[in-house]
Amino acid sequence: MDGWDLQAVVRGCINDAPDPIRSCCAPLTAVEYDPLSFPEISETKTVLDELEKLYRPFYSALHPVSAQTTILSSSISVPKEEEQEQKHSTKEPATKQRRSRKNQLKRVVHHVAAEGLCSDMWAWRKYGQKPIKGSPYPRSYYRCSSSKGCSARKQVERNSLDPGVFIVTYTSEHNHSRPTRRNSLAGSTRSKFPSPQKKGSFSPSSSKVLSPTTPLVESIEDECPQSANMKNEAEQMEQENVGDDTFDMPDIIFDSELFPSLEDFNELAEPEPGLGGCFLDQLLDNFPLPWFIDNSTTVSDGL
DNA sequence: CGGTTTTGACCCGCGC
DNA sequence: GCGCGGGTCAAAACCG
Repeated sequence: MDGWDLQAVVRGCINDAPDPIRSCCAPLTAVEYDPLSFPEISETKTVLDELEKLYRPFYSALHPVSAQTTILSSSISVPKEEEQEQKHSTKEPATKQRRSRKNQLKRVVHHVAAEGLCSDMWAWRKYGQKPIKGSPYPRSYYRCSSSKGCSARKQVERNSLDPGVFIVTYTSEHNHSRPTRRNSLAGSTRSKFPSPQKKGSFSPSSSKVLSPTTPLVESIEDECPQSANMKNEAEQMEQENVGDDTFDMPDIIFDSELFPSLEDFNELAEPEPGLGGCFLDQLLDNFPLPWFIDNSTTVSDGL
């Protein structure tokens, strides 16, 4: 899926984004492989109603925007000297190179809910966190970890006025293609579920000393831009009393490579005579639910 | 071992 | 010129 490109998102937001929702969904809607076409199918295929119900709980993770309108708005910071930035970054000495002046950088700002924090599909490595004056929430700084030379950066902070909304600022662009595996799941040993003893984990018993500026949610990291959906999963698990210490966020969750394609659904949506209401069974036979979670309890909960 | 996060220190632009 | 605040570095710790 080479269509997954932050640049596409950036350009979409900057150049032709009359519809902020649509533009921010670009990575998801522009690709050929679009699992979110399901609702369309279900409009005409009543047999798919149950399928839609099956999918609904996972729409947010797959497509937080269309699913729950979690991207409340999208604003654009006009790039002032984006081309200069590239020259700047390649010629300056290391000591100056690292100080990218904010006025010189192309910045694209997105306001997203927690569920949408993972939607860019890039691999990000956190390199800093700072308390921000006037905001009770710290700002986290991420750089692209897919490629050493990649200058793409991302800042995530919680909206002080609306803690449910995160302000994600993308700076600079990726100079490489999108990683094959999803960022939050690929190559990261810590972006998965934090262990209880790990500092900065979700554990309420964490002994971490909170600074005066530390919010109740200790940091953006706890909402985990790379695993916000994981936290939601965790909370859901907790509510359902199915979570335990052995829980390990399955790598296969929302793995687009395993997710059935639209073609697959079209094929299944036209069952041969006699199949009738067995569509769902056939679907599950063909795609035995690896694409969201290996836990039938959760599936039934979504129905 | 190679990846990550955490966090204090440092650097530097900007406003006064 | 100075101080503040934001952005980044880098060492340490963590994790599988």
